Amino acid sequence: MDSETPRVPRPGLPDATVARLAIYLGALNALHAEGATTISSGELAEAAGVNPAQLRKDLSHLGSYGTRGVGYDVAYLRFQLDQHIGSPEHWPVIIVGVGNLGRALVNHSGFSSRGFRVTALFDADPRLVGTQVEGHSIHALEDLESVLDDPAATIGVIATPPAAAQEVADRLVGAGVGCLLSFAAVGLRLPPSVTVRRVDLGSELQILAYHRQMSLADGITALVSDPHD
Amino acid sequence: MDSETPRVPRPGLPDATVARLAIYLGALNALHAEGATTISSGELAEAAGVNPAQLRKDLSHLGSYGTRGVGYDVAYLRFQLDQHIGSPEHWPVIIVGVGNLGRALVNHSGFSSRGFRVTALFDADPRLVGTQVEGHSIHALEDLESVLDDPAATIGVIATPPAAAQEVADRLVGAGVGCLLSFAAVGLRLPPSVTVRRVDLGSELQILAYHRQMSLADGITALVSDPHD
DNA sequence: TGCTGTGAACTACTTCACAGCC
DNA sequence: GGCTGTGAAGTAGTTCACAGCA
Repeated sequence: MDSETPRVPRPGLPDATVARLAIYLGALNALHAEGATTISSGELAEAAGVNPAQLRKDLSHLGSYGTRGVGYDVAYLRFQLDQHIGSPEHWPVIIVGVGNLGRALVNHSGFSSRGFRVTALFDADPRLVGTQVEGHSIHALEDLESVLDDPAATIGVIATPPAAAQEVADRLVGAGVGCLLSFAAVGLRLPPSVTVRRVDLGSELQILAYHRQMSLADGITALVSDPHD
Repeated sequence: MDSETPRVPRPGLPDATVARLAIYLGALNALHAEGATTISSGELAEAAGVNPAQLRKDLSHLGSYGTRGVGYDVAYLRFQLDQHIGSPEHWPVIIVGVGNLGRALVNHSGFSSRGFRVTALFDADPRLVGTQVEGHSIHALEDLESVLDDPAATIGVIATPPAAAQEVADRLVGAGVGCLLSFAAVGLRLPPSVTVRRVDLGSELQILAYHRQMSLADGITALVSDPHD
């Protein structure tokens, strides 16, 4: 039976491309605000911090929206990216865990500048429930189902301590949320239909420390080893 | 002259492996705290949310620290990962930009649980300079050089608005910091000797929205199309 | 027997290099 | 001439599958 199911030829775009398209869109928004009307792959690639060939390949997955010899029309490309990547205004964001991180996310400029709107906050601490943060009232996690409008289109952000993350994730998925962003440094066990991304800030630092360690060691090696090789 | 320099056979571990080793280390720390003494690749892989073969391959880059037929000794593996990945206690962390996000990072549990210590805060707002957040005093960016102890081993975290990010990055690099974690959604132009990682929270949401959009569309397609294929 | 360690096969992603169009 | 769009080549990363050892 599994000889009949190996073909899932990837419904859409490569993962890595989607991640970068989101960055291009951000860069285009900034350029548009500055009044730019046309941009070449080289310029946009530089603004986004990628290789120009990569950018053109990424955009070519969507269609041909550029003009050879000229470049891309900023407003038009922006519109097309919006179309392909999904319009954020339709995706309500809820945040579970109103600690320091949760509070920081509530009015994070990167969310609102992209068009996402935080619609509800949740916390396990009964002393917080009923209070407000930046105009959003905090709900108890038990009230999840009654507060959510359209669970299937909701993005759930998990900003709880790691120990609570699995339980929170289970509850969110149970309520129909299919899309999670977790800041907890634990692997979540969830059905494959759920889309999860994990941002682990401690790991980010550790990766930086490793890379830096390597380049410092390289520098020392270079100084110590014979200069003629 | 570039026919002589194409071989840089990657001094150490694959990037993707380093990223996961940091996650394994986190999981091992948790397991150790729970009193586990031995663990198999399958169990640790599940805790970290990866495939067991992947985990074994990752660890095999470091050496043979497991026992066939048994698994890995938790304490010993933890020690070895620490050795290879770099001990965080030697890497002071400074945060530039003490807005909501900066404040959240100051005492983020994921930093301290991994052994990283925030040693200084900086902000451009003169009204904040001189005040304290969680026991750390806020410095002016101009005082960077005099405040930093060992710039070459310092990790700089950029939690400023996007518009200020490039300038802050330039200043940090000018002071000798070679390791940056940026939360600003812009591509930073920096010399290649500097190690940068970018965490773009807006893009993370956008990626989630895209994937979810695809699976919802798939679901609808499945409902609409003939059930017998 | 059971689990690690690892070559080999596979898949995904990136970069090159150039044809095609403005 | 200049810049896009894209096959083809190259590289990195993942998974398989099994040999080897406790």
